[in-house]
Amino acid sequence: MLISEVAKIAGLSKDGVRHYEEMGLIASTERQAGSRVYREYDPAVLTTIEKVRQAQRLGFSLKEIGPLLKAHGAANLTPEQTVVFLEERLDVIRGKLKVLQEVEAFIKTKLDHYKKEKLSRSDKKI
Amino acid sequence: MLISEVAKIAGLSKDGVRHYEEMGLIASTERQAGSRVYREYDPAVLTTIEKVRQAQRLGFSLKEIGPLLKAHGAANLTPEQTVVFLEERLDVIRGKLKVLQEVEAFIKTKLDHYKKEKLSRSDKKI
DNA sequence: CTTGACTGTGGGGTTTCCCTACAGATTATC
DNA sequence: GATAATCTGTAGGGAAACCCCACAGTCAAG
Repeated sequence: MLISEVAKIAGLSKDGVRHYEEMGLIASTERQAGSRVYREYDPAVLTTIEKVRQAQRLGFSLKEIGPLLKAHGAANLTPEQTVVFLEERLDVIRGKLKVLQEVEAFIKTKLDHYKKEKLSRSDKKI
Repeated sequence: MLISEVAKIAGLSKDGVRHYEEMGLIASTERQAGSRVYREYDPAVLTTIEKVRQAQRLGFSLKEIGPLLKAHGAANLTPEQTVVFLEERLDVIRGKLKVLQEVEAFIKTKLDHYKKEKLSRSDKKI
């Protein structure tokens, strides 16, 4: 399949697909098209891209995901390593959650304040 | 005060301080030093930087913060506008929270799975 | 055979800084 | 007073994960 098809199905832009390829996450073969060369992708890249997306949601950067994909293919993680690895991810995610929750609380407080302000003297500028 | 002092107190790098200045968030005056010109900062920039940090935590980009700082100084937001504005921020933050919470749940599930795996057959590779 | 949709490369932009290198200025030490 | 250590400046490249534009060849349909 050509790049547009991959992009459409994977929900990426063509630039995104090329970017993933540059990052070594997916591969393509060359297809001669006159003086031009088109990229031909195996449909399997779609599931690879899915894995990449999942890993991104877990807080990994594309750079980190490359080795991860290879490790997965090589099936060389013990359950112990997997647990450690997931726990690290959980820490990252929980750290982010904490910050956001604090910000949420902060905004709610401000909001209450301004809602009162608005009721009591709706003409004043802040 | 010179740039290093600002950087140290504000918890920014010198590059960061210069960056904030380029973005128009803070200002400095020139101080001749032989053939060189040093940046002289008013201590007030420290509180400005604090405001910037706060706004960043609320999800604003530095680019958005510039006008915001000016608006604040000019005191030209009505309580109604402030409320709308805070509610928008709250939406942004809550959207991020939601995603992270889903990821957290996902990892927890995986983790449980692998912990069981580990107990039942601790020798197998994954 | 022309038109439109597709492909490629190349280069610039975004965001929030970090890092390196080179060079003048200032301060402290001997 | 010379020298060394520490400071300052600018310039330019890099990171992350793409987006966007332009220019140009390719291919399928009408």
